[in-house]
This record gives sequence, C-alpha cells and structure tokens, in this order.
Amino acid sequence: MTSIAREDYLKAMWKLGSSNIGTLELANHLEVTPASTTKMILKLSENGLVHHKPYKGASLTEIGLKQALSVVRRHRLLETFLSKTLGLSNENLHVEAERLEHALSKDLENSIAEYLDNPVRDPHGHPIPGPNGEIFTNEDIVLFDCPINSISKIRQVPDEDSEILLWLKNNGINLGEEIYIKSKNNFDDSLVVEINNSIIEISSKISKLVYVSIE
Amino acid sequence: MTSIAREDYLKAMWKLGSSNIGTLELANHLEVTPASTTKMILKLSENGLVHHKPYKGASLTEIGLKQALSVVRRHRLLETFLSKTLGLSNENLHVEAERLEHALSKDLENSIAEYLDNPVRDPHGHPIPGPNGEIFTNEDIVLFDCPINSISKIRQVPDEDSEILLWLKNNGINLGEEIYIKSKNNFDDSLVVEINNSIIEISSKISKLVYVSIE
DNA sequence: AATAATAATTAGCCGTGGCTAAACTTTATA
DNA sequence: TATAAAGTTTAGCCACGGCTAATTATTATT
Repeated sequence: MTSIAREDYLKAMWKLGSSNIGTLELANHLEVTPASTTKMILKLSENGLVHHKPYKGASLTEIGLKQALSVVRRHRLLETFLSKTLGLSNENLHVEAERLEHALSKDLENSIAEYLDNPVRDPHGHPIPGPNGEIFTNEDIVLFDCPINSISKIRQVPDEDSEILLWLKNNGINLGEEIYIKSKNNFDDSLVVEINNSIIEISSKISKLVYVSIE
Repeated sequence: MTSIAREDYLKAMWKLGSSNIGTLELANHLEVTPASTTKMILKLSENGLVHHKPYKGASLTEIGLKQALSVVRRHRLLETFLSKTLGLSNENLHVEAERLEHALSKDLENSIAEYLDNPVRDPHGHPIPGPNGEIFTNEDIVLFDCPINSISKIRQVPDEDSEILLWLKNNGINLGEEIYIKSKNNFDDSLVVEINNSIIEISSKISKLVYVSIE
C-alpha cells in the first residue's frame, strides 16, 4: 500500500505546500503527465492521504502529511549521514538521498538519527522533521525579503539544484556566514551584498531560495 | 531495463550457483510462484542475462553474472558500511542491506568502497566482488568437511538468518576464532568441537554454513 | 454573455511482475 | 513399459503507474 511512487507524490505535495495544489503543478513537479497525476490523486484520496475536490485542487490530509514528513525526515537524515560519514559534498547529497529514502527502514532511520545525535538541521540547513512529524517552525526568512543595510546569517540553501549550490559555494555563500545587504537593483530585483569581504550580486531567483536569520 | 525484481532474480541465481537452476528452486528461493519465475526467466533470457533451455534449467550468462555480482558487491559493501558507521549487529545487517542495495548509485558505491579502503570481506567474512565483478577464489572450506582433530579458524558465517547468527554468537563462534574438531556423531553428522575453551555440538545444518581455513 | 483558452478528468492503452488454473514434459515408480 | 508424480510452461487474470487522445469544467477574454 505504500510505494516509491506514492511517497514521491506525498513529498511533492508537501513541498508545494499550498492547500490547493493544482494537478498540473504537481504533474510538472514530478515530471509526469497530468492524467497520471489525477489518477494517483484519486487513489491517494481513496486511501485517506489527500483531500481532493475535482477541478479544484488537492491537499494532504493529516495522515498524508505525516507520511510526507516521514519521507522528508528520511531524506534529510540520509543527507546528514552521508555528509558526515563519507564527506560527500553538498551538491551530490540530494540525488543520493532521493534514491535511498524509499528503502530506509524505521529501524535504520532510528539508528542513523541516534548516530547523528538527533540532528534538527540537515547539511543545507533544512529542518529535519522528528520521528512523529514534528517540525520546528522556522524563524528564518528568505534573503530576498531582508531589509537594505541589514546583516544576517545564512541559514538554509536549496538542496535540489547542484549548479546553484556550486555557484553559492564559489561565491562564499555558506551556512553560518554573515551577509550584509547593501542595496537592491530595482530593474531586476537583484541584491548587492557584501559577504566574506567581497561584494557580489545575487539574482532574485537565488535570493528567494536562500534563507537567513537576523540577529 | 534494470529493476529491483530483475536484480533479485539475478542475485538469487548467483547464490544457487549451479549451472542448471530449476524453476522451482529459484521460485522457492524468491518466494514467488514457479509461473512467475518462468516468465521472468524468459524475459531475462531475451535480454541476454540468462541461458535457458525449456524444461531443463537456467543459468547466468557472462553479462548476467556481472550484474549479479554487482548487486552482491553493493549488498556486502552496505553491510560493511553500516557495521562500521552505525555499529549495527551482524544479525540486522542483512535485512537492511537487502533493501538498500537496489538504490545505491555507482557513485555512492564508489564513495563507500573508498571510505572503507576497498574491503575484500564483509562483516560475515564473505568476499566482496570488485567493481568489475572480480571475486577472489575462496580457500575457505565448509566446517562440515574439516577432518577430525584439525584446528581451523572461522572465516565466514551465514548472513541471512538472524537466529542462526545469534546462536553462533551466543556460542562464541565468531570470525577469527579457532575451532578444534573433536569428533563427528555418525547418527546425525553433528560435530563435537572445542571453541573458546568450551565444548559444544554443531548440527550438520550449521556446520555446512560456516566456512573455516586450516593453517 | 459567448467564446476561447486553460486546467482537469476520463477512457483506454501499455509494460512490469505478481497470481491461479490448466496443459505439457520429464522423471520416477509400479 | 505404462502410469503416476513432479517439475515446467502457457494462458489468462490483476494491480500498479505510466502514457495519449478525447472530453468536460473552469477561467479569461472579447
């Protein structure tokens, strides 16, 4: 009754977050056709994992949410584990965890969590849900929304796109680093920031993916 | 074209070893019906992974063998990795590796191998095939075949049955241990041995699963 | 308000990998 | 050697999770 495909749908829905997820949106995210998506939504709905109003949208039920968070937990624990043991670089973690997350038993999940001292953040700074789906509400805000002239600390970087991660790394934008927002270019909403004693520009696309906290 | 099921069939065939594997034998090993097995054998045969003479039996081709050994390599590397990092006990390793082996990418396999310094044996003493399927020919012999009055060292214990593993552990039959064969009971072929300063009996079932080397 | 565009669903197909029941080979036994 | 038993294969079914093409709902636009 659980399967890789189902877990992928639940996780994707969690990522899309909204309470009215469109079929097309979900289909694009999973790189399948809308027809396949409708079919799966109906099945998940029958199983009580999602709410579905035809032609209106879908959302996770309590149970669906819990299962989605369980997948996210496995994913992020695996990233943390592989990073710590093998020293895999951030750009490669996601892809590996993506494959392994579906094959991780509850026992092994527990062993790994214990081995890592029950971490609350993964190597990209993302919160790791607890064993029962508890996830801390995030104080972090998106870099894009930071006021001019503020100093903040990098808290989360995206995990899926290895090219973006490489660019961030090459520009010294790493977790824990302090970043000073000098100005925003109105023509394209890019930011001019100072980090690590150098001044760089960050596109709005990127600045919406990086989370920071202001002390 | 590769899938979990296919990998399971190839691995099972490798384990059964013989060059004339019966459909029933394979089916029992995989806990599926003979009909399903025939079907899969036909498909694998079409893909050049197994030889098949109808009503006579099946065996792995060169390519099939290589793929089977690749699965075995992943399995045994994972067991070694989980044992080293998480300290999982021998009885639990097999089941976890069994699930993960199909989700291990070539890259991650390489990382793990490197991290472990390219080990040649897993925690049960089983040889780990190399990246291209090279596997050392085993000098170890089955405990059952050891001459009376010989002293040998435990080299391999089975990995699938956690109850057997627990029994072995409880009786001090661990890798590297010296074992002295005192006598064999003719009525049931069990062995009377001395190990760890205590004298125990080992059933033929078990003594055929434990491998030793004689110095 | 009618129509065009977009989104969502349904219908029907396909391959995979299971299953049962029936048919067919091979091997063992009387 | 004829027959029974055991092993193997075939036929036909099913659920899963994809797909395309056609249909139906909703939303935007004229």
